[in-house]
Amino acid sequence: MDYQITPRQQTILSLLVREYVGSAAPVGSRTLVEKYNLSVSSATVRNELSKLEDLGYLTHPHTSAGRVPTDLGYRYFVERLLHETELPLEERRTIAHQFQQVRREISEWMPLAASVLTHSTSNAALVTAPQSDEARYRHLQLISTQGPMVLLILVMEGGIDRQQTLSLAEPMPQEALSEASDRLNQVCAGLTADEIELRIPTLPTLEADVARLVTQMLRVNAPSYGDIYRDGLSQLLREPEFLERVYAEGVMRIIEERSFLNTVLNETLDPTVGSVRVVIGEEGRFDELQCCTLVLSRYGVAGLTTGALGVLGPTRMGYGRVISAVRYVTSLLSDMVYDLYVTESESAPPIPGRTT
Amino acid sequence: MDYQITPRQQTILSLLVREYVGSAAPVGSRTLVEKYNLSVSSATVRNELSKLEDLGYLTHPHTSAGRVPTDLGYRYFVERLLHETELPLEERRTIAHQFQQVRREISEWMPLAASVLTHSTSNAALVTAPQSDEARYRHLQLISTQGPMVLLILVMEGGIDRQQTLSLAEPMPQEALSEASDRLNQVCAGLTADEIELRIPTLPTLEADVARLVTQMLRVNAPSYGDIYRDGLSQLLREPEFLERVYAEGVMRIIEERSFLNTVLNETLDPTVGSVRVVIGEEGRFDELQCCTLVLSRYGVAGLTTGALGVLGPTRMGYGRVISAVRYVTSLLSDMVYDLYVTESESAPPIPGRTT
DNA sequence: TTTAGCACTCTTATCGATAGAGTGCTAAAT
DNA sequence: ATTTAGCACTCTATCGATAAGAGTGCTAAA
Repeated sequence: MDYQITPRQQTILSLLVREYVGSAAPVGSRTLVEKYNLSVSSATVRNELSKLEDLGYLTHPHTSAGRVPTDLGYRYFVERLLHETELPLEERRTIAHQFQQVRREISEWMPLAASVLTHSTSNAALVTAPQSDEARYRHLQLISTQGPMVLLILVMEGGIDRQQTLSLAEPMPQEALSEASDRLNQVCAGLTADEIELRIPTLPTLEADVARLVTQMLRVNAPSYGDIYRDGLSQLLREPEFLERVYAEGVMRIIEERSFLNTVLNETLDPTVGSVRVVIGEEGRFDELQCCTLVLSRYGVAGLTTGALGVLGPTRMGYGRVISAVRYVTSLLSDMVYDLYVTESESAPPIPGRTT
Repeated sequence: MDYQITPRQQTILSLLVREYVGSAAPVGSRTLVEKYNLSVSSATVRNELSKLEDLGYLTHPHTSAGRVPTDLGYRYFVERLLHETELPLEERRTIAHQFQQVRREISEWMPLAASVLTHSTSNAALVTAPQSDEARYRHLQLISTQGPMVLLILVMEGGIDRQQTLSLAEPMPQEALSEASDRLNQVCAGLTADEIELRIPTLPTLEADVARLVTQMLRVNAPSYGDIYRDGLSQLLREPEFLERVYAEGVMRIIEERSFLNTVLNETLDPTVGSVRVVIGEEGRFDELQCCTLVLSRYGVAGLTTGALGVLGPTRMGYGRVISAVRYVTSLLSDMVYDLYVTESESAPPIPGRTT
């Protein structure tokens, strides 16, 4: 395919994308020549633009308007013309510092990551909590809360926990609950949902019921991303593409419906940690992504605990910056997951008794 | 104040608000006379409109446009002209049925309530989880998760629970953790944050650290509404007032920043359960609420466990429907809280051993 | 007190003309 | 063979003027 594009066409496509990202208005041949001091005339550029349009990388809003990149054009730009960059050192330092502050507070990772991504890219950000890939049972605790209501805390391999309230036929004292959970822990340690299901018939009534619930909870873990942390929606609305009512609504729906986000994440997220995936416009068949690009990445420790993070913005986004921001935050979060889940469980450094 | 308004002016104001809510366009005297078969001429209505404007209940976008209610106008409408209505029986049944389905699943109450409110009012909805008013310690459990990381589950009076991860100096076996939490439970049962703080010096190291954290967690509970469930944002954007970029952004910011929502809830929410509060436009001094109305209410059992719910929409909203929807969902949720937290802890009805 | 009538104001839509941007083509230049 | 200058052509956006319409506010009569 791509051998059809000459180096000069590449330059022109690249400049055009950059220009359009900045101006949000169709770009003409003269603008290109003047702003970037090209050593060719505007007529030449026009010819090249025309060819690029034939190849499907550009479009025309109307006869006498400048060119606008198509989804394919952006794709080519991202894949071939975007030389890898990094965020400025200064910015990386600031970000790293912020994460250092919340190193031990997993629950603050996601909002921080979302906030950092938003501010650094001026787009919306999405971050999920890290979750165990394996969904293996590790430990369970039943806690009496109110009358017959019991809080079930399930801790899985990888340190992820889930909870759910259940309601018993009649109240049980905490001691009885503790005993029951101890028995269940002995039987089920290290098993997956399926394996637990097999043991259920061998358990006494209460525990069988609980085990059934646990099975469900383990199952739920696999394909769902639970809480999705969001930030920067209001920022997004400032982009000119969202003056169009339809687009604005679309974006909101994306961000509002977690079921949709789950689907997108499951279908497009690379299982490899750290590889950034760019979903441009309607390429993937998600209508709601009409004029948007989603830059996604998985963070964490492969095979143990991973989460997803991404930036959502108009296709006309600053790909270089967005991708490097996503990449950087991914690496930071991955390191943190590693530190907390891998290093510290092997040998704990002698830190004086701290709680937070 | 209000004795200045004649019955006829009331009728006219009332009709005008209804008309404007429906049409979203300034309402003129003739429209009013024709659409509602008034037995007076348009000139009379004009005079009345003029007086209503002098009194501050209406405005003029420009000289030759119809009238639009001011915030004060809406306020009068809501306070005096809106006769209490209920949602249609059919709709109430549907809603009640939906709630019946998730009766025992507290975690599903909030999303359902938000969804119901959105669909029934075509506006955005906000719902917080029910939270204990007292923030009294009841029970605590420490669960080892990964290496030195420990999950702390705090159950408070009223059945509310909170959790947090903490990181110990070095790993401890689950048995040791259980023992420690048992000791802490014996010492602290029934105490408030302040009271626990007093006992801290008397505790062994680990427990003192944990107790310190528990104190914090109890504190946090009081003024914050934790997770706020939202729904219907994309619906909202369809309203014509949000064509104005500024307004759309404002609404998004309201909904995005939970800190802002917390402030609003704390400052304006009535402590009484079930009384509906209507915050119209810039009345309360929240700039972000520019052209919006927030219909708020507290649900739950007063003094034990309560939460907040509300509907957010343009000031030009269908107050009758919104208020009755809020009222109805409030009553349903309150009943459910009562059933689950009060009734069932006294005498558990003999239901065959169910878990969900 | 109500109402008919009318002048007045302000908005909105429409039309035409114009300026500007940008293309696409052709023919000359390199 | 490629590049470029030049020019005709197309389409949009903008401006001004005009006209239509909506709605008011006032006055004078009922």
